[in-house]
Amino acid sequence: MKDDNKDKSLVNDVYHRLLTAYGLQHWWPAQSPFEVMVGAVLTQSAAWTNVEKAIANLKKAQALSPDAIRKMPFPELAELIKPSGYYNVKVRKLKSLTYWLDENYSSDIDRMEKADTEKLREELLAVYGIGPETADSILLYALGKPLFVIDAYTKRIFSRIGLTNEADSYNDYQRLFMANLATDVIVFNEYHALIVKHAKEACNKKPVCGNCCLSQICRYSGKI
DNA sequence: GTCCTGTACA
DNA sequence: TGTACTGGAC
Repeated sequence: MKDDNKDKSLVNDVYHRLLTAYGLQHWWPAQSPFEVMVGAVLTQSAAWTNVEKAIANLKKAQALSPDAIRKMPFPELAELIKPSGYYNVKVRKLKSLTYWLDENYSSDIDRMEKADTEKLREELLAVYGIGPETADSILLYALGKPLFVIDAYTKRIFSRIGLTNEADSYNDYQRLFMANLATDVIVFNEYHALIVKHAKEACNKKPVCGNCCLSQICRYSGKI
């Protein structure tokens, strides 16, 4: 029998430990919701420092708008986003996103933001190149919708703690967080960002458990 | 499971 | 020289 209270206590405990260790992360660094959407696509399997270069290129070319990306020739757009890697598939992804935005919301983010969250999520998942993580990142970080973002780091950290199995599905993980946290956009925002921070600082692929703020509650640390 | 790809850092 | 990077399509 699963102990739901224990899950709830641990999910909240981990958040406070990470927050104490690393402080507020203030994601997502961007000047507009559309910039967040573009970043969410470009950062797929790419280091954020490389995404920043691609976004800087787009800004310099006055191309960081739905219309500009939709209308720009494929090779030209590929050249601009090249630093973020996988540039041919990512051009297709950005094009698909902007065509969807144009056809359904006249490229108007405010109009998009007013739509029902579940409906938006379904629509985004149907767009080429947008899977659950990218969809939830866009909904949370661009539009402020209360969805918890799951990524490879979340799976790594929480399966090591012993709260989950790494093979559990995206929806399983999302349910764990959304069922055990108050529905709070700020907390969802910071928690995911802190998970990314922790995966870089300590819970690497080869973990550094010596100076880990979660070692007291993590099975992997060997202390429990 | 494999492919897509430039960049940084050990 | 190898490895990892805030995944998703097929």
